[in-house]
Amino acid sequence: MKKGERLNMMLRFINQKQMFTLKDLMGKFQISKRTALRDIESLEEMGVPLYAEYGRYGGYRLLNSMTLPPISFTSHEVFALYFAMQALKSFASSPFQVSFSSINEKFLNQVTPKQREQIESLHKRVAFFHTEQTHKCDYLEELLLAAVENMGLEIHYSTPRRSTIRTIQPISIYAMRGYWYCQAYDLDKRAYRVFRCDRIQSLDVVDQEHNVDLKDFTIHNAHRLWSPTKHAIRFKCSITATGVEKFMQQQFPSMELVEEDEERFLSGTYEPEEMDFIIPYLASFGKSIRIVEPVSLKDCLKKYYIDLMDHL
Amino acid sequence: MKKGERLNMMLRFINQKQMFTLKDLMGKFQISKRTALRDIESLEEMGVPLYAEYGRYGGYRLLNSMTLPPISFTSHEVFALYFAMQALKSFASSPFQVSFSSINEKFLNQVTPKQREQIESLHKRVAFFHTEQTHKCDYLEELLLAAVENMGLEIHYSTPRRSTIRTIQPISIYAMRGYWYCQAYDLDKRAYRVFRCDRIQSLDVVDQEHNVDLKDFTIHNAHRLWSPTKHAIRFKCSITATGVEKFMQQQFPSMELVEEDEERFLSGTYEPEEMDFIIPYLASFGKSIRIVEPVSLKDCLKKYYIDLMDHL
DNA sequence: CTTATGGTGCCATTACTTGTCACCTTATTA
DNA sequence: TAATAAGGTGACAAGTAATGGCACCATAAG
Repeated sequence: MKKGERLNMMLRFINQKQMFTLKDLMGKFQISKRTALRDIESLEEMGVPLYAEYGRYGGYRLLNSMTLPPISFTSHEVFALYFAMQALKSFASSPFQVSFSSINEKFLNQVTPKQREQIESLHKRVAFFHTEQTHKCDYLEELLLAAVENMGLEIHYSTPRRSTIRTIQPISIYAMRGYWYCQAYDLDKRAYRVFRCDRIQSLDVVDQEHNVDLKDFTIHNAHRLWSPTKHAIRFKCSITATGVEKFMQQQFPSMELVEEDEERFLSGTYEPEEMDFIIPYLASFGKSIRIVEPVSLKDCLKKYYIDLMDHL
Repeated sequence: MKKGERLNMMLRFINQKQMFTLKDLMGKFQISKRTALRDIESLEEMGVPLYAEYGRYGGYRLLNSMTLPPISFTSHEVFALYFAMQALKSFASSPFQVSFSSINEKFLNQVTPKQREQIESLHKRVAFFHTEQTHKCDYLEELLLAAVENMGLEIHYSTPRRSTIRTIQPISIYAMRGYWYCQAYDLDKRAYRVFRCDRIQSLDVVDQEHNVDLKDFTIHNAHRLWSPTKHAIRFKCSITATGVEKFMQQQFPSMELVEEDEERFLSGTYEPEEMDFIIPYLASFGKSIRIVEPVSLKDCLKKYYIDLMDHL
């Protein structure tokens, strides 16, 4: 076996093990101790961050997390990755933020001046705009970790109205319309809730005693946990094609499109305290929506319009 | 020089040249013809897509576009890239779409089963949502190419109102709130215009005769080309902190925030035909905005509210 | 003090890489 | 049709890099 190929396999091996000894390498690759040492030297030259522990029960540790075998990209692929990265980079916060600068450096080191020019030229001609994030989120990585590891957290949560301490178990985090949200199970209220990440003032891991097993719930199905309270109000609106298009662009799990007698309706439920949110949302549909029921919602919307007219 | 290192340099060399002969390699790297041939064999084994042309004036061509020297990523970096890619992948159309599947394959080939599991687990716990694209765009790549190459295009452009043939010279394309837009110079109207890419029904390259040099205009400064027509109307609204936050999330080049006497205003111009757009936009601010001038705009907004109330 | 681990220097052996040379194939053009 | 310039193959000798074995050192745990 050629040395290069062996080093590549070694990289994978080290990746999986995280921790290994010279003996492991000697056995796995059928090489002498001397060669194993030389191979490790080569890997270190290639930039693999290894740390050696001396003495009995010693061995090697892979630092920083794993290093993968090199991947070769075509320049089209580099363009695509570069722009994907740029698109996310413009987020004020993201759990992957830290990696982007090192990736960028790697790309720019490998790319020829000509390609660099091409990238810059493309940079002037394409962009992915998204709703700007006006609030920074400090705990995205911790929330994500808690979601993956099924950990409980105690958070200090401040809305403009009030400030509370909650014990939650995160299920997922997601970015949407300029904000980061955290789907979680509220261990005190014993119910599914969504939190805005920028409103989390502080965060502590709590011991696992009271944790619930949420491994089966993911970002895609967690809203199944959500059940309207007994105060929830059902609503139904007829909706035009333009309205459907608008709804498709920003959906909510508590609402759905239904078709009855070749007419389309937007139907769902809302909690009384969500009024301040649902009224502007429905108003944003303009004439492309018409409230069928409840009449109270109609009245609220009317009041909203009158209020706005008074404000003019 | 070691073989590995030489192959790496060769990759860069081939990258720049796109086309080369054995003689080139022999000269550049001071190797014999036989070695050059053996190196090419190695490169081909590594997956570099080379094509040989026989006979006089023959040589090697690099297919597919260029291949870069392999880049080694940490798994954190792969996670970051993977999610960046996922975020863009969910666009119905993008000029980089084609590359994503090949990149995905490359990642999944290199990643260990354990890491794959981690990626999948992360996949269930993080997402970047953005306004869904409800319309497909067929000519993004062509438009981008035209923008980069300063080419003129004849497009068949259909709005719900009318269908026209335009001769344009694209400056940039960008995705925003669920739509792709194309900044361009309209060669017939001799003015800067923005087109919605999904409304472009067909597209043809026109000969370069009448082209304008737009190389200095980029996605970031093209709106300088935009000048209000003589029919444009100036407006000014006082705006609250909430309103500022909303405006920051979706800005328009024709509007700006100004501060006067410690009070903030949203100021700008609009064309009479943009009324249908600006009224719902201002309405979406709710009470966080108050029209100062013109009175006509105030009246229109009032009429809009009355109209909506009638529609209830 | 023993044991298990990493680490270094040296050298003979083995495996790979290279250059040379003769000769073949393919396409262009005088 | 012959000359030419490009890629392509096989064989072999010479050179270079990689390997294994060995003696021996350093460090830490028990």
